This record gives sequence, C-alpha cells and structure tokens, in this order.
Amino acid sequence: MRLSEGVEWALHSCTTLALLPPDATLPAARLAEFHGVPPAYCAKHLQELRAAGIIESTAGRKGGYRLARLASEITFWDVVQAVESDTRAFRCTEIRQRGPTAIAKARYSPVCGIARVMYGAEQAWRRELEARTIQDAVDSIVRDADPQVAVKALRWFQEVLT
Amino acid sequence: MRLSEGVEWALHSCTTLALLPPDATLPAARLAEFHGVPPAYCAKHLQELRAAGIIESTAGRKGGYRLARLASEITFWDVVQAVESDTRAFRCTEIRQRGPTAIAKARYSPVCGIARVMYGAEQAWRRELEARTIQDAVDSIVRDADPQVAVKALRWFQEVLT
DNA sequence: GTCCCTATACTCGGATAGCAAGTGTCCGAGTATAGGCGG
DNA sequence: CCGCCTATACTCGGACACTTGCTATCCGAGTATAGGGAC
Repeated sequence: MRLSEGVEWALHSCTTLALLPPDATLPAARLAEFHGVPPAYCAKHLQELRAAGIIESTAGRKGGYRLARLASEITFWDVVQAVESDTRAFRCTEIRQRGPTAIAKARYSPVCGIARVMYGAEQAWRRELEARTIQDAVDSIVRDADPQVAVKALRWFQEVLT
Repeated sequence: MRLSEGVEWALHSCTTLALLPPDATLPAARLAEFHGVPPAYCAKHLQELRAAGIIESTAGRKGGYRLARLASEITFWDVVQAVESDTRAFRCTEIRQRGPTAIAKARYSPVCGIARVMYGAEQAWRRELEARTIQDAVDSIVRDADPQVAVKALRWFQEVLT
C-alpha cells in the first residue's frame, strides 16, 4: 500500500501558499524550487489541486498559484482526495459470491462482513484527515520551525515576490 | 492508493479456515477453488500468511493449511500486515529540509508537522483493524449468510475433507 | 495377522514473465506585462 | 505629459516516455500416505 508521493508535495505546497501575503501568487516552478522537487511533476499535482478547487491559478507574467479559500477551510482530506485518484484502499471484489457456494446475487447481504470492517477502518482514517486543516499545519510549522529557517524563508519570499 | 487484492483473499481464506473442524487442513488449491481465484497466486499469499505465523502448513498427501491459533487471536491488522509489504501509506521524504531554507539537519524538529497528522490518521486506521478479529468475521458471516450458502458450504467441506 | 519397506502422488515453496499505474518530462496555447509610439 | 498599441516573456495546461511494484504463473524439492511383501 502506497500513498502517492504527490500527496506530500501538495500538502507542503498548500502550507507554503498559506504563508504568503494575501493575494500574492507563486509560480509552480518557484514552489518546486522551494521544496527541492522536479518542477514539471510538481506542476502536475498543482493542476490536480486546481481542478479540485483548492488553489487558483493566474496566467501570464506575475502569474502563479494561490489558495482558493482560507487555509482553515482546507482539510487534509481535501488535498489527499484531490491528488489521489481513488482514496478507497480496500476494494471488495465480492469473492464470497464466487466458487461452489454461489447462489443468486439478490440473496446476499448488501455488503460483505469483511468489507464492512475494512471500510470502517478507512472511515476512521478519513475522519482524522477531515479534522485537520492546512491552518493546523501552518501553526505547527510556525511553532516548531527553527528561527533560522523562518528568516531564510521570509528572505526568499521577499526576493521571489519582488 | 491501493491495497493489494491479496488482502481480501487472505482475510477470506483465514475466515474459511476458521470454519473448518479443529485440526482439519485445506490445500491451497481447494481454498482458491472455494473463492474462485487463481490457485497459484492465492498460494503465494498463503505463504505470506504462513511466514507471519498466522497459518500453519502441512506437507504431503492430506496436507494443507490450517490456522496457527484461535480465530479470536488473529486480528485484521495481523493479516493486512502479513500480506502488504509496507503498511505505512504516507512516507515523509523530509522535503522541508530541502530547498533554499535548508539548515543543519540536527536543528529540525524530530518529525514534520504534516507527517505527524498523516501518521496519526493511519494510526486510527490501524487501531480499527487491531480491534477486529477473524472470529468477528466468522460471526458476521454466520449471522448474515443465506441458509442456502451454509448448506452448500457444509456439503463442499464434507466432500473435500473426505 | 502384523510389521516394515518402498513407490507414489500429492503437498508446499521459491524462482520466473507480464502488465498496469505512478513517476518524470516536454512542448504548445494563452495572457498580463512592459516598453515604445502617437497624440 | 498621457493614453493606446504591440511585441514579448512568462505563465499554465495537456500530451508523451519510463520505471517500479503488483499480478499471475510455473516447475522443482520434500513428505505423509497407501499398498505390497516378508515374517
């Protein structure tokens, strides 16, 4: 089981955008540079975030990305769902309906008991992600980050935003 | 994000083995036949369950697999962990330590705030799976299954176990 | 009738191809900007 | 000096190769059984 690496990039990208002054935009290439990841591939994931309505894009010179709504209104779940094509990890193929014991499809309970447990576990996972927002990530970074990083980041932002 | 299809097979296989009379064994090929899945591939997952100490194998004629311990002592988590090579879905690559804001490694907090949230969510998922056992699956099947299936299963067991 | 031996058929187990999805990259279409020109 | 126009450079966005890991399969090694033979 593997979550796409893009989820990590997307979460960090949203958090970084949340740190910018209101209405400031940051191009995909700069965002990739800030995180030290391949620009083209990073851009791909930003497009997915845009398609999901989490971030907005501005074209042309001085263009770039910015959050589409408040960081406190964007949950981790929103981001994961945007990047990951299918967030349902366990997929029941109804093997209980195959083999020598198979009977008419209508006579089976609507959901397999094993699938029910797996779905329940994933729901617990989802609930945790829905309870956390990008603002929480911003807060934890502000709280935990070394002052030296804060200075470097601020300086880099000022240089890039001109 | 995708959980291996083998997880479903493994869970159903364990549940089926739990339905057998004590100390009875069932060959991999029969187990695959019962679930209508490719025998060779199914056998591969059974080997993983064996390596994890969840089921036991007996070689030679009249050999096969059986549970290594009580169904109530085997959690869903045990099975998932056995089949899935790596159960950690989110993998933090520490991109916060890359790019223009990078500083000495020792000055970073031990765990990234974003990763902490993701790990927490997975822990919630894991906890749910640890709370459910194969016995629970057996109970739900006994409760929900159509009598017709029960009859067919019993008949098939008797025929196969000779 | 009982015990032992041997051949057998069946089991598991690891090593080997095939395929799909995620990973990584590129170039083209579109647009806000900046400079130059005219009034 | 001010406003408009045009060329430009930069942005995003979708279409195209590559690699990793899951999917699927096979054949060989090992073993408990079943039958036959000897005592």
